Amino acid sequence: MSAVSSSSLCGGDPAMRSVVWFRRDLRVEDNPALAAAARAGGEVVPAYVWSPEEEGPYYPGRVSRWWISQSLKHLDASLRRLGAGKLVTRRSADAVVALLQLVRDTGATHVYFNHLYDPISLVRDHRLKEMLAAEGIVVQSFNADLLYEPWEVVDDERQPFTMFTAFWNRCLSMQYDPPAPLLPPKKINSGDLSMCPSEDLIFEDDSERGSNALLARAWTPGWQNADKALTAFLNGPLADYSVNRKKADSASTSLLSPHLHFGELSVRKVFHLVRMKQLVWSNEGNHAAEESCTLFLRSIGLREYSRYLSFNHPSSHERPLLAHLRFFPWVVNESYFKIWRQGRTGYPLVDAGMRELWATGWLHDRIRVVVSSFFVKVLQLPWRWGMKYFWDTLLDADLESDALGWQYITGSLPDSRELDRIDNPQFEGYKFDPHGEYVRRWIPELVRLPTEWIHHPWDAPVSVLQAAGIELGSNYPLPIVELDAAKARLQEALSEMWQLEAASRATMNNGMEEGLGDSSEVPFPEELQMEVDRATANVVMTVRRREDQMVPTMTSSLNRAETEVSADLGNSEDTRAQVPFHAHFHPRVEREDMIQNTEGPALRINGTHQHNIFQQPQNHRREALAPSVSEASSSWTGREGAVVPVWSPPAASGHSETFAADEADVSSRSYLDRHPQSHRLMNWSQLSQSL
DNA sequence: ATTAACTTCAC
DNA sequence: TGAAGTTAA
Repeated sequence: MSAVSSSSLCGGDPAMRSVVWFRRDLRVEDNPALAAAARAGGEVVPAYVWSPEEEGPYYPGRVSRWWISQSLKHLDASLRRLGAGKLVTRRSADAVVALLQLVRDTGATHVYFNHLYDPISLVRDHRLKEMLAAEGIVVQSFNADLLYEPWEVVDDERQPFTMFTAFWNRCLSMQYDPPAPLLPPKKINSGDLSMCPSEDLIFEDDSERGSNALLARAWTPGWQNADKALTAFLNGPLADYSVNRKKADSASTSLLSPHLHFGELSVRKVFHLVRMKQLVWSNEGNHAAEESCTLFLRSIGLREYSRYLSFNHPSSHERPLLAHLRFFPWVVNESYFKIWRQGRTGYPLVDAGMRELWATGWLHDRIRVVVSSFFVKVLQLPWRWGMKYFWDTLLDADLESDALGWQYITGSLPDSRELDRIDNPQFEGYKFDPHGEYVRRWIPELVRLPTEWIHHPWDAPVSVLQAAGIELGSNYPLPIVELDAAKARLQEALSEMWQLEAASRATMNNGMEEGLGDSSEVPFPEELQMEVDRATANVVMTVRRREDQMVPTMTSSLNRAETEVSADLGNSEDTRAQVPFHAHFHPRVEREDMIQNTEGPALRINGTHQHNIFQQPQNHRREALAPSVSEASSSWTGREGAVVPVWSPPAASGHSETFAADEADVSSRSYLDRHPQSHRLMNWSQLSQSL
């Protein structure tokens, strides 16, 4: 793109021109940045920068990329309808560089965008503000993603909450309501953008096209479609949410999460509409429906909390927040990992979930808990591997939400479930899938097994298995790990973890700066990494035949069964009315969304480098940035444009010491003092150490 | 009415 | 596991 200066390139020379930088706020309605630009008058240049290399290992997976591409088309059409020129798109390995260039190209004097709270965005956006300010450009950023900004929600000591329930209760009882949703601007004038260079963005390669075409049958990205989905949910499934949400293939999930992830839907709109429904139902005395609203809003609350955690603890996607978990000796076993991905663990509910995830990019919330809990507690694989796999495959992959979910499952949050409690997939199976319909849908080889045995085929009499055409260990696996063995290994691992933790604390008390080794730094398996050609800033789709991933089913030794299965998956399409959508990837479709990573260290997110990024001194303390709550209620709109979420150095924050992730010299002791419910674990460990 | 036993569900 | 809510006595 030419560096020729600007106004000439992009037409006229208006008094004022603004760039609106779209990211994960791909909507026209209730978009404060867009509204502010439109309100300011002058010309508005809507822009999108595709810079996935910035995400390091979290390069968006195939389904995520497909969603973005569709959503951008929709956004572009909407903007044009409002009178704007095209959505200007740029491709770069560095969004800040691309944006500076765009500002120069257009001669813009103002830049508007909405806040993001993932660690990379926090740093990048701060840098952007500084660089633009240095060039005399006015930058304003807004909250478009949350009910309340993370720094607004604090406890009585004005410290961030460390437990979800308390956090959410506070959100629900704030002095002021979340801002009411904004209407779309009536008119956007972009001036003449015909000469403003835009780059074609490539979100899929040839091999992905077939699978993506199937996605389009089940999902329609785009903010107006998101809005329709919301309306449909409010008028239908929401009322029964409290009853139905427990079923594995429940028809009453909202299916809004991918829309929310890309900001096609404003949570504030969702919140207000659900609240209104709730009032109506409450007045009618419909308690079940009222409760449904409470529960659904809670899941919105969890999404809020994930941003809250990420803002307050930017390493939460890669390091356990509770320090002792860093010493957990994970089982580094790629073959277990592969078996889990393929859905061949021998536990039907787990396998069904993994195959659904693979085939559709979707998984019911409950089943996410089942498969991730199995991953962490039975297989004891490093949780970040599982999280990365979710990132690569889920349609609603969301770094903040997934980090919260996996840390919760791993027992590394103050309010986590205990790590040493293994959930039994068999019991969960009868709970979430009492008739085995879900299992039979996704594991064709078990279709003929009676419900009595469907969740524990290993206990079934030989005659029953024979009648069902099942030969355990042959066409359906025996359990990969027995639960008793898992429990035993888990106890050993925990005891080892506490010993290491104690040793590390002793080392640090002796004046050493660093503690002992950190098991949270287990690298991703190579096949989960990607290859980025930095020179061209294009991701090179290294074609790797990942046969283990192509068919969500049998071992390769069983070709006969494999054929049956693919036929079955195809046929079942019209019989799956209850399943939220009907996308089936043909099992033979070849895909290589996993790409190998040989990129240099600059963008790599590993423990140390990441740490350095955040250790860079930043002048702004959260206290300095965050207005007081009372202030906020009175002058919200006037001030919001001035506030940027800037990660505050942990040392400056008195509270951070409860979370080891933020400071090198912090042990889990302080956390344990603060969170009495963990003392049980602590006492147990002391006991085991004294043996 | 008050307590104890029993069930449910966790972010 | 244990807090909260529910039922039974």
